[in-house]
Amino acid sequence: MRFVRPSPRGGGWPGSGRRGKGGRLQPRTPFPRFFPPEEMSMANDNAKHTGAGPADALETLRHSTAHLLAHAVLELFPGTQAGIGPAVDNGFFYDFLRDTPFSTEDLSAIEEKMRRIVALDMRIEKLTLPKDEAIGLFQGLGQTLKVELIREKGGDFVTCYRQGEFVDFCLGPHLASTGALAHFKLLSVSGAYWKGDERGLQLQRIYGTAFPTRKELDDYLVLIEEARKRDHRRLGVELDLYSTAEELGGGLILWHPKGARIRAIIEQYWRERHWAGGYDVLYTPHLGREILWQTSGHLDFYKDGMYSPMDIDGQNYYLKPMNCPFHILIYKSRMRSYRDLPLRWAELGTVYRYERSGVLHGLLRVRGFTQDDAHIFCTPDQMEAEILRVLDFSTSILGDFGFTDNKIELSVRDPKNTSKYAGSDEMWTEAEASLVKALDARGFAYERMEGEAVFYGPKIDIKVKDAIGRLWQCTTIQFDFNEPARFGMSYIGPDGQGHQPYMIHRALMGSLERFFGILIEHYNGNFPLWLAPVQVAILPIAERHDDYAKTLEDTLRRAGLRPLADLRREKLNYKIREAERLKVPLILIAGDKEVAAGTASLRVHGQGDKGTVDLAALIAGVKTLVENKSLTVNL
RNA sequence: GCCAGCGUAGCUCAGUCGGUAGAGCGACUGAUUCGUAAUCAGUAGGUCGGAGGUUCGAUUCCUCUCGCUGGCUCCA
Repeated sequence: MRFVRPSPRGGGWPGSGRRGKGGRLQPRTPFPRFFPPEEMSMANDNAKHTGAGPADALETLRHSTAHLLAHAVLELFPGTQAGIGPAVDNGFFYDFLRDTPFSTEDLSAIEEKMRRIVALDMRIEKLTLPKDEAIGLFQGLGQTLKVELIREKGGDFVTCYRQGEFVDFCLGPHLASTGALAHFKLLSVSGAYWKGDERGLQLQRIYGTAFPTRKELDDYLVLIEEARKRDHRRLGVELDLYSTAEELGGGLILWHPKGARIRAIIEQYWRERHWAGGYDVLYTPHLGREILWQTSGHLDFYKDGMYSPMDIDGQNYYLKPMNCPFHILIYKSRMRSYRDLPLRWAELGTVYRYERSGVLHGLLRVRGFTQDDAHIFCTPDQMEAEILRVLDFSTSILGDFGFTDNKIELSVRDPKNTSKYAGSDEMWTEAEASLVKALDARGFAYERMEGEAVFYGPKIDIKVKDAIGRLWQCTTIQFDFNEPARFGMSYIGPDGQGHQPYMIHRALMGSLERFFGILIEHYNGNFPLWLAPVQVAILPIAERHDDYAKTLEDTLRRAGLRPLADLRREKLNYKIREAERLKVPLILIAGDKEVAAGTASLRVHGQGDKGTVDLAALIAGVKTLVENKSLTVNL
């Protein structure tokens, strides 16, 4: 059967970057799905898929490989039941019901078996059976999960695919023969619920991937290895950027001096850009009274995501999971006229959200994080210009970090079920139109996702593509038709009457923790000069050069750079090795020659020895690179 | 939260078929004063994640628990 993996929802307010653990669901394969379906020999059907457009050849290949996996498993482990086995973004999986868990060794045995079935080059046949007959067939095979699936399916006939002894209830399409499957690998085994129901049966899911050619498979495996090497949790320790601690609690981050330095630079940059961009910056507390969260609706709809209340003088106070109610209180602290609007209020607001222990992951999924949040309050007339402004602002800021290849998604409400949404039809129509207009004005390609909007308003999400082609959701721009009404927000219009303002939530980086994690992986720890916590390592060759090294350090620091002299009594090679390992962008070496000439010898990370440099020229060069937020070091 | 796996020195890991542990790197001390990715020697450092049980004896076996990893689930 064909199974469309539900796209991960982009729920929640800006910033938590809610996605699969570690964004693993997120990364799409960077390899193009290039070979056209007609070039492949298909099983005897070419059945058109229901709804979702023509079959993708790579998907068919993977789906057939999933069948191959099930075939092998059922032969190797009699009594096992097969669940579902679709193609997914980077490969495929198949779910099985079996008492004994699959081990890593089992995976290689299964792969071996799969290869043997491939070698037999079995014909893959499509069967169309009356429903009763199919049910009888799978009952006879002891495949009661399949029976359940068939029973649920409408219609009098069902399609099945057979290869040798193995039959699967499936819509197809499939390749013509198992011999066409050659380049696959089983990757992992994990738990999964039958039909995704937490209270239901727990199945074992085997993940794998498959490609048309050996090279593509190898490239993909190299990519996995590359991703593993640049894992932010590994680099976080190696570069001494941050840590977590068992006695601190899961999902809480300790920022070490170097990580904190990077964060402070980002925050400083962020504030300056916001002030220059027509925003004001706010600070609000970490907790608030129960009544506030009742008014906002969070206690009705978001309680599960909030920490338990603390009793203060007999009143319940809650840690904030979001910043918006606080910003609204500031809005409501005085009368607002249409002449005051738009108001653009930004805050680096630290929020706390309860996340189930199993989903926590390094910096990417945490329980305490700081959102680069903002709320824009405007009149209906201003909405379109504001959206465009936010869109430009977002792409400009992401661009400064080197994210220039973005994927944009427009999430709108489900037209078939408009009753579950807050706000009037008119508001939805207007808001959506302003989002579309802004996207069109900039010629941005985007994907329209019907029914993906959260209940309180439509939104635009921006996913950035990192250096190895993975997508990460960062920016979200969301209309909110809910809270202004709940809080009774208003402004006095030119007509002297009160009107409800439009409210737009937006986060650009999402959460600083998560964004930092993404940056570490994107740069592979090689932070560009403007972000590098230590920009220049200064290495004296012998003790008699220490004073000169300290002078160099002092000069650079006073020039606004971030230098660090290494005065340990180690050999030069040792100190170079360490500075390179720590990915310090620039290394200055000072020995007798340099002391005499008042210069230094420059080494650039990843580029090696650059020879003697003039100090003033170096400082000027570094400043230019910092100014331009250059991603490379040309000195 | 659920399924599976893993927790041994700061880090990476070895080891004990039950008799309380070892390496490399790092740290520290000393010697070396050195020219573009690891100088040499020595020292310290672990109630083997935590609690309980079985046992003469547990880091090893069992139970619970905490944390981490891969997924699932959740994400008004």
